[in-house]
Amino acid sequence: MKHSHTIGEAAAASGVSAKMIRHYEKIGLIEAADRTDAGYRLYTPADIHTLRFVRRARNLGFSVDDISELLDLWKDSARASKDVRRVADGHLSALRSKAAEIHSMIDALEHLFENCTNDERPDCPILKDLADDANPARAKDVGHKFGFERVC
Amino acid sequence: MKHSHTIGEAAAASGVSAKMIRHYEKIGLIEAADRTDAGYRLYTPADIHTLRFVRRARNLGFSVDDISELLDLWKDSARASKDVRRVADGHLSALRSKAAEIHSMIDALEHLFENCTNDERPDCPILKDLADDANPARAKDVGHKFGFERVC
DNA sequence: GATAGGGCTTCCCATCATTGGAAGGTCAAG
DNA sequence: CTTGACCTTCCAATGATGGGAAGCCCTATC
Repeated sequence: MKHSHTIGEAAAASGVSAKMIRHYEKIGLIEAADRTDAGYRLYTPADIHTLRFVRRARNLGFSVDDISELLDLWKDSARASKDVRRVADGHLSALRSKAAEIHSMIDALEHLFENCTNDERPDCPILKDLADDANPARAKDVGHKFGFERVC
Repeated sequence: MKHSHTIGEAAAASGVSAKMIRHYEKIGLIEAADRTDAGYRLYTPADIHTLRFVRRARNLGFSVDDISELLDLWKDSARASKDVRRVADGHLSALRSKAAEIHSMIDALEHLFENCTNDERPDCPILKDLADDANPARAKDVGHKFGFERVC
């Protein structure tokens, strides 16, 4: 084949490590590459194009399953924008949930910090709260995500 | 021992699953529990207190390593608030970075969505961008975290 | 007292994406 | 021909959790 590259070149050109390229091949995300007589994998510019697609989607946090679906849509010239939107929208929702979750943690920690004196006194409110056993009976406060209803 | 509980009771009272309690014991996060003659683990209220501490710290996203350190500080009555702050502050920084990263992804995806028509036309800009190979030479744009400098 | 059920035990495997290493084959330049 | 950089495969580990199998233990009911 013309313009074929080794896995190292494909890795450098695509931004996906050689290790991960082999991995993606093994799990079936990308097709098995052609080989030289010696068994070296060979990559065409089109393959590298695909790898760049994969890297960009990974950088956006898409799961391998998502990317597999996106690749199918990408290769299918008849695919509709709304199918892509469906995948991307699901991912966007997951990202927003994750962001909310992280902000809850940040808020809780910042709240504790406000009362933390940063001095040598051993009555740190952060530990105090984590250890707070004042009401051990309500062990099943599952509704309160971070067990912080009694804090501060 | 008085007031000893089975692992199931400890799990219900602490909010940590029995599976995870055994796991935490195996990896050394908590001490090995006493056993009955039959080999059942026994947990005192103090043990359950510790488990609640662990659960709360996990809910705040602390890693097992962080929690291990927090537990040491907790048990050491001479520990200083600033040591706890150090651990918690490191964790808070990591959370803020993670939040920023996620918001970058969300912004990038939302930006693409603005131009996505959600109709049957196959020229979806989301795929188009992921596939964009207009400038394949700059494969090492590591500085641009999401490979999005050319988008939209 | 036998039996059924549920809880307990250990051990192994799976997830998810990625990285590391070991042991060995191949290629190009010096 | 040697050296060193590259390639190959396979195996293992990460971190936190879950699932399941095989088997033991305890209690309640018949």
